[in-house]
Amino acid sequence: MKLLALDGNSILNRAFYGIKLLTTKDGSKFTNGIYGFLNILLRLREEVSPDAVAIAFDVKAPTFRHEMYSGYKANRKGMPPELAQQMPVLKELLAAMGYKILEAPGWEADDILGTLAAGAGDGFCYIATGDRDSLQLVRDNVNVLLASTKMGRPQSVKYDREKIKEEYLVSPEQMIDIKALMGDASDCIPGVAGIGQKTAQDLISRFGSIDEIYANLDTIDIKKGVHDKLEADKDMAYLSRELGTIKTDAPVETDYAAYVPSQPDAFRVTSILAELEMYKMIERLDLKAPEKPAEEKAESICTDCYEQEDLKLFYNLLRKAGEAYFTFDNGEFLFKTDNGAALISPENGGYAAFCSDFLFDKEIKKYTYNSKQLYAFFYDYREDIEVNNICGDAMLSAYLINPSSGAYDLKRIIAEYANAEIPEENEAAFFAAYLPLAFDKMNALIEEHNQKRLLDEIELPLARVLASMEREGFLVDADGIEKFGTDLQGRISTLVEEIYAEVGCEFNLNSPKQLGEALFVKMGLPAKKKTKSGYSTNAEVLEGLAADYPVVAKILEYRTLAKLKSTYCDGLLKVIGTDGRIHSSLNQTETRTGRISSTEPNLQNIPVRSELGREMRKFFKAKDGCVLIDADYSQIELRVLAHMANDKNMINAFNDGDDIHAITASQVFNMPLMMVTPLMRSRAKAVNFGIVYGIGAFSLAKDIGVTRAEADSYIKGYLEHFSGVREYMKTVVENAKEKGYVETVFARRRYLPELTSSNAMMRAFGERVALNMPIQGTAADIIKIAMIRVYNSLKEQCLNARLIMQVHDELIVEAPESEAKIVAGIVKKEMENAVKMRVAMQADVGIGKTWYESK
DNA sequence: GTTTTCACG
DNA sequence: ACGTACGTGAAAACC
Repeated sequence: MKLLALDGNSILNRAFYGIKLLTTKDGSKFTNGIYGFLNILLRLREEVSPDAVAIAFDVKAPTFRHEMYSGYKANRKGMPPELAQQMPVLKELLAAMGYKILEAPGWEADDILGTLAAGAGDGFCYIATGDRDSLQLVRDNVNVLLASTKMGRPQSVKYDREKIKEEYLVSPEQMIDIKALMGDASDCIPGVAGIGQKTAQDLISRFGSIDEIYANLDTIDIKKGVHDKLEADKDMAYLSRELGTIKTDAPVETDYAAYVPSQPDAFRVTSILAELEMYKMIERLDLKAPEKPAEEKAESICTDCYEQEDLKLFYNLLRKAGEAYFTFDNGEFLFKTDNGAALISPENGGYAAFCSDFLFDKEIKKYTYNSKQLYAFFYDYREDIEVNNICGDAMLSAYLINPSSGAYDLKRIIAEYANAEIPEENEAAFFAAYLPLAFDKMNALIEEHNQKRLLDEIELPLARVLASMEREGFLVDADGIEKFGTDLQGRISTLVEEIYAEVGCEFNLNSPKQLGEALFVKMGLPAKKKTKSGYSTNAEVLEGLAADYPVVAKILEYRTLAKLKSTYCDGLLKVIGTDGRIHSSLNQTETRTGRISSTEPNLQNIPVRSELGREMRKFFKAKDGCVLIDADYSQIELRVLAHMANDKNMINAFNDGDDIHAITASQVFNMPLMMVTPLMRSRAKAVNFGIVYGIGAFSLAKDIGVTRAEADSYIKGYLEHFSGVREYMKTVVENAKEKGYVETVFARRRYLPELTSSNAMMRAFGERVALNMPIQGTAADIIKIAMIRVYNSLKEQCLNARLIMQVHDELIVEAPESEAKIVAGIVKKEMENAVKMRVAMQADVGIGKTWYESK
């Protein structure tokens, strides 16, 4: 009989530390240890195919087990609370899965495993643990599987007699003697002072055991130093052997038949895992589902094709119902019906007419998933088909409920909110069938969070705007980019030659590893910072060296040019559409603050700060007869802060003048505005940024190149004058700790499980996020409102101008020259009036043929 | 797939 | 004693 025996504590530990902290979406439960444990367990089960499984856990003994050396394990650090709270849940889960949990008060999991191993008889025992101690248990019929989690993936290494011989040069029985000599700090096993692994291994492999060594201490061939150390610590060696020997007489059943897993309690397992939000895991465990309401509907899911008349009938049915739940993919609708689902595809006769009737209908409430796709499809399919009255989008709802979840595929949303198991076949039809249930759950949460208006007035209408922007795209001058790239390549080639000559060898300049070697080893430059895998060669480090070493300045220039060439020239050329325009994707559910993000390509990070980089913007242009209108908010985040903090001083500062940084400087440095020097202004500007990011004196000091003490005094001075901000910062963090989340003025929410971490650095991070998210997020809300209003205004006034891009605080519109003036006015007005705050919003507008000119 | 670097607000 | 500002995405190297 094959037994798989796990050291529960040790495996849970490995799992916990091998995977980054994970929590449920409300931040109330940590889950990474359990998740990793299950991963390892599943992996082991696959590798070993055991007949029986036993999982042992430590139980704290009321008294110390080794009275003669009471320091033993006393100094072992307790588990962090993040891990400790996962322990009881894990045990309950494992029991529900049908596994036997072994605990014996006063006995370590080690000893229980030792006992089980000793009882193998003619069976076979696999010990799974993360602890090398157990290697001493290996026998002909006992193997140890050393389990760990690397990069979030479970892995295990099998140790049998041969493997141990190969790695330690001794038999498993002799492992104890090695440990007796070398000791183990983590287990408080003293060993012989001054003898480490190498010496211990050598001694035991040559002489067999500590008994042999001490019996012949004076005659065996060892160095004098080693001899003396052994002699001095003889007692310790024997004590250590005793401490290090795993017991084999724990009071547990050794008949493996007792550990054959019982039938899992599928309902309990499913409900525990659902509470932990491990929906994938439920599938992987492949449980016999106890109740599957989906099953009944499976038979009745209708995928018949409809003819023209049927479609009309179906449309009338929807009209009568007043609402429709459907998914949409590449032209195919799947509607929820009383029987299950109905498929309607472009194959159907009368499809176009149905789409036009149904989508245009302003009475039917439409609930779907990924409405941006729907809008986009019908822009392309038939321009005359208008999509109206989208009242729900499962993707957007799920995002508002928790923007940190990271993935919003329908499968996950249904699993999470409809609490349903979806069979593999006919998956999409089930999604449609479960949409109403998922929406019910999500709507309740959205109501509870006061996010109804955020959803209805911002996110839902924004989807249409984004679809339109994606379709419009941004016209670029491909030939211009090509030529710019060629010019860059010329300069790059020259630079590379010069750099190789000065370094004295050729290597891959793009490899930070090789560059670090070349600079800091070969040339012997002073290394400042290190990364995980070597020397840091980032711009900050290189800039520090550039003044003294001309070659470093060239490397910096190379970096700049190479980036422009690869990311911007080559990268952009690859994604120009057949219409000569770049259609980037604008993602609405990506960021944790509520901003939108841009991918394939990212048009939100086109260079602007350096003159050379800014050249790129000359290739982004308006089509013939058109101009670009570029409007950006002035200091939107600081204005939002002034409003949210209700800081009278800051509100006045904004209302008094337009140079907020100078005004800040005059406040921080306590002098009249006239006396503020450019240096003071730039420092005050950095302080303003710092405040928005959740300030720290160290980073501020690094940023502006002053001492920490100085930076500290700036912050103090700032908070003294802007006492409203100080009060606000204090209450935001307090509230966040109490509620577990922060929110924007428009109730966009972000959970902050980091705030409960026992790790001080993580907590500090949580606090900075608590300070930053409401500000960045409110600014994001505001520009979203502005986008919707600009889009609608242009439409209402039947203008041919089109919104084509957003860069966080900036909107770009492409407009016929004849409309330029009026559109510029509209954009400015809509941006400035998007919200009413205690501080007025200000937008600056520019007009030009290219992005370069218009900004 | 992860790490490092660097572009933007 | 340690590492340090918020939010993104892409390219290239490296494993």
